[in-house]
Amino acid sequence: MHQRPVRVRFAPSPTGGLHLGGVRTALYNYLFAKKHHGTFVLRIEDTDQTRYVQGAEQYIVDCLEWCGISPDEGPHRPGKFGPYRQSERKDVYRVFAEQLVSNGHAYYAFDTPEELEKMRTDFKSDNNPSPQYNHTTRMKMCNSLTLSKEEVEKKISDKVPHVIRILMPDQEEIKLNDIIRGEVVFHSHLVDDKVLLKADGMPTYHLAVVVDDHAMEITHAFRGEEWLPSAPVHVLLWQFLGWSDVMPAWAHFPLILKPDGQGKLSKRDGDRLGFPVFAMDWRDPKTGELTKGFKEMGFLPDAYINLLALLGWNDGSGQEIFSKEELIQHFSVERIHKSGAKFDFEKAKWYNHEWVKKSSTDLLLPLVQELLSSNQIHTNDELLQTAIPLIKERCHVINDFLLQLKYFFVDPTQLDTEAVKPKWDEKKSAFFQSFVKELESLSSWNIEEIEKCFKDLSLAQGLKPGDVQLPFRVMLVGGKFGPAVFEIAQLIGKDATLRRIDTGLSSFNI
RNA sequence: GGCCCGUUGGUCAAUCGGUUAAGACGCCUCCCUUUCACGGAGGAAUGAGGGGUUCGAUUCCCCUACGGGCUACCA
Repeated sequence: MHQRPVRVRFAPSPTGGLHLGGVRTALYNYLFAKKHHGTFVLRIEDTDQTRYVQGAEQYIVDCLEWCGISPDEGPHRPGKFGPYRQSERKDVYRVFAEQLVSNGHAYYAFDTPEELEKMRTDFKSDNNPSPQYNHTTRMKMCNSLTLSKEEVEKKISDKVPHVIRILMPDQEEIKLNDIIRGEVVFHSHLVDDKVLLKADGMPTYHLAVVVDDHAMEITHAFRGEEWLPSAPVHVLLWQFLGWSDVMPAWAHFPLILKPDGQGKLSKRDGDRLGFPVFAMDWRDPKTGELTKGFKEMGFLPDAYINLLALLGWNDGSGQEIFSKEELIQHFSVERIHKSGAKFDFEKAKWYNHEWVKKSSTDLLLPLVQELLSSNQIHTNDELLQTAIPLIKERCHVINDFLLQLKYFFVDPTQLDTEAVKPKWDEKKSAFFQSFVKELESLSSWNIEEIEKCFKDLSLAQGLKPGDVQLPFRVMLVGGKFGPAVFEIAQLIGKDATLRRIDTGLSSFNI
C-alpha cells in the first residue's frame, strides 16, 4: 500500500491573493511530486460560499504558472479524479456524513447560531474563555444524542436546519506521525465535536479534506502548521470512514513569520514594511484595492521559488542558489525545519540579484523591453543586447533596469550637479569645450579612440583624466552610476554624446 | 484559560554526543575601480534559563521562561 504512486495536492481556498506561505506550500508539494515522479494536484477548497472571491481561482492558477510550478491536475487541467472544485463535489460529502451518523461516529445537531452563542457565553469563565461543543456540553444541546429518535426524525422531515458533528470518543489517544515533527499525540477528550457538514449542505474543511484526499488517492498530505491542532479530527475520520490503510502520510510545514515582531506574515505586513507578500499583483474585486506582487516588483520566477524553498528548508550542504531542477533533485520533506522563519526582504532581493546576474540576455531581454516600453522609452534590440550584460550586476530586481538602461536611449533629464559643481571650474569647462571639437573630428567612433582623445586632451590641458571623468559621466548618464564612461559614449553614439556634453556644460556653468 | 508546535548571531541557518559552533544576508574595514556595481581579503555578532543522562552536551530527557498556532456551520 505504500507503493502507491505519489499524489499530492495544494488545496487553497479562493478568497484573495496568494500569499508567500501558500506559494511555498504549493512549491514543496510540487517539488515532492516531481522528485518522486508523482502527480501534483490543485484542488479548490471553495466550501465557504460567503468567502468566495471572484477571480481568485484563476489568480491562483496564474501565480503557480508564473512560478513554473503548475499542477498536473486541477480545475484547469482535468484528470480522472475531478471535479477539482469542492463546490462541485457537494453531493458526495453528505453520503459520508450520513454514513458516520449511522455508524455512531457523528450526530445531527439542531442548535441555532443563537443557541451556540448562548452556550458559549453561559459556559464562559476565566478558566475556560472559549467553551467548546464537546463531551462536557454536547448532552446539554439540541442534537440527536439528546433528542428521541422520533423528535430527530420529525425535525429532519420538517427540514429543520441542522449540521452533522463528529462524535469525539471519550478517552482515546490519537497519534499522528508527522514526517517533520515525528509522533504527535492528542487526547480525544480535549478535541471538540467539529462540524462536518454545514446547514447549507456544504462540508467543512474537516470532512472535505478527508473525503477528497481519499477520493483523489492522495498519498502525502502536506499543509501549514496551523492545521496541526485539527489533525486528530482528520485522523479519526480516516479511521471512522474505514480508510486507515490508505491514509496519507502527514507533514505540517512551519509558518512564515513577520520580519519584525512575531506572528504569521500577512498582507498587511507587506503594506506596512514595503515589500510584496503576494506572488503577483492582486486587485480586490470588491474594494478595487491593488496589492503589489513579487512578479511586478521585478522578481524572476526562478529566484522567487529559490528563495521560498530555502525559507524553511536546506539540503545541509550550504548551497543557496538552486535551479528548479536542482531543487527537485535535492528536496526532502524530512529536512524541512520545525520552526517558523521570519521573512527577510533584503535576503529575498539578494536571491533575485544572484539570479539576475546569472540570467542570460535572452531571458532578460523581453522582461526589460516590457519594462522600458511601459515607461514610454523607445528601445532597439541591438543596443539592449549589448547594454544588458554591462549593467545587470547592478540590478537587484528587474525594475532596476529602468534606471540603468534609460540613459542609453534618452538624454538624462536631471543631472546630479551636486556631484560635480563643488569641484567644477573654468579649466574643466574649457576642457569640455575643446573636447567637443576634438570629438567632432574623430575619425572613428569607438571606445579606444574616445578614451585616447579624452586622456590626451586632458593631459595636454594640465588636468588629470580622472578629474574630468566624473563630470563626463554625469553629463552622459545623469548620475554617479553605470559602466565605463567611454563605453557608454560609444554606445549612445557621437550625436548624443556631443549633445549631452553641451547640455551638461550649461547646467554646470550656472 | 486549554491543547499543540517551536527556541543556535539582527535575519536565514549547518551540526544528526567530542568542531577554534560552518556558510549566507545585512553591517563595518580594506583591496580592485578616480562612478556605481561586480569581485577579493578581513571584522564584529549565536547555542533562552535551570536541572539531569554521559568520561563529555548546542546535540538526548525533564522543568521553567519565552514565542507562535489553534480554540467558528473559515479555511
